[in-house]
Amino acid sequence: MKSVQEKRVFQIENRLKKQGCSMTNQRRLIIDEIMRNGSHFDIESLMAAIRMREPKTARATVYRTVKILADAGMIKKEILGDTHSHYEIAGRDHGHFICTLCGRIIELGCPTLTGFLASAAESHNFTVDRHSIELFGRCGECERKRGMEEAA
Amino acid sequence: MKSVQEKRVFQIENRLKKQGCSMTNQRRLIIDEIMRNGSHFDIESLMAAIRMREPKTARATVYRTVKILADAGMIKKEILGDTHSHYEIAGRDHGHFICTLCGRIIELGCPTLTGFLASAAESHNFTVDRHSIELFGRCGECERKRGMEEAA
DNA sequence: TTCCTTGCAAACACTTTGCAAGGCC
DNA sequence: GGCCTTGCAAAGTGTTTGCAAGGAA
Repeated sequence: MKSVQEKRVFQIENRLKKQGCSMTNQRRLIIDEIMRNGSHFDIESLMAAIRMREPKTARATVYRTVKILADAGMIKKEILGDTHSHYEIAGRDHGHFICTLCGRIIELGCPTLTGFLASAAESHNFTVDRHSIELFGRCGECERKRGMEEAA
Repeated sequence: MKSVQEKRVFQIENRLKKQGCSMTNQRRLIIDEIMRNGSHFDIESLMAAIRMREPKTARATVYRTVKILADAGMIKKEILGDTHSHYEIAGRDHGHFICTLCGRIIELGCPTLTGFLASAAESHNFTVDRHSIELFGRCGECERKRGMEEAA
């Protein structure tokens, strides 16, 4: 019985093959590792996870593979204002909330977003192809912890 | 009679002095140049403008001064996903629309934004301190030009 | 005169590229 | 076997830092 993850990896491999990319061990490994770690990742942690399984994998290979996946539209570069790049598995439109205390990233899929995009585009007369919406602040849990610490 | 720009530069200088920063020629020059060029700028064009007036100004000085202004809250770093940093003169909350054809940056100050922020924060139970909202696409003018070119 | 600021060059962090060796099909 | 991919090291970018000399107060 195949897991959801295995199916996803398999699909991605097939799509890449159809585009004329050969499937090598490192590529399989990198794709598998990306799919394993939830929907968001950065190069640094991806590298670490990959080196764990295949220590002599070169940084360049990881960067190149990630670029191929991004060009093929399977992952998307995210702009989080950090010095290093973040990526996520491509999916529907959404924004992010990033907790500046615990680093957690929460997806905003709420319908308000769609409404906001439409009304902004209309009132300024432009066509929106792509967006990057990031809200920074404190998640409920961290906010609560902070309150407790201050009370103490 | 002083121009609006001169007044703004003067105010900023005063605020910096109160914070214990001495006002040097380069700092005055850099602040003046930032204020002159509309509300958005990046280091590269700022450098170019400054070198025009004071050719031996060091990159490091510009970076350092910009950092001071940002720490003092007078300008804000913007996250546009480009490789290099963008800044803008601090003001009220807003988002940006960036035309990917002509590079123009248009501010979104529309009330929908405020509504969106509030509803997103509420429905996900977090506190928003700061946001970065960027929409990428084509402005009305470029969209029209493109239509004409395709018709031809 | 005392401390802060500057210019320069070197260091940095992240990413990309050139090239010979190796692996896929 | 031919071509694509890899690893390595070197080059690139944008930014920051250490330090001696110069300038503000």
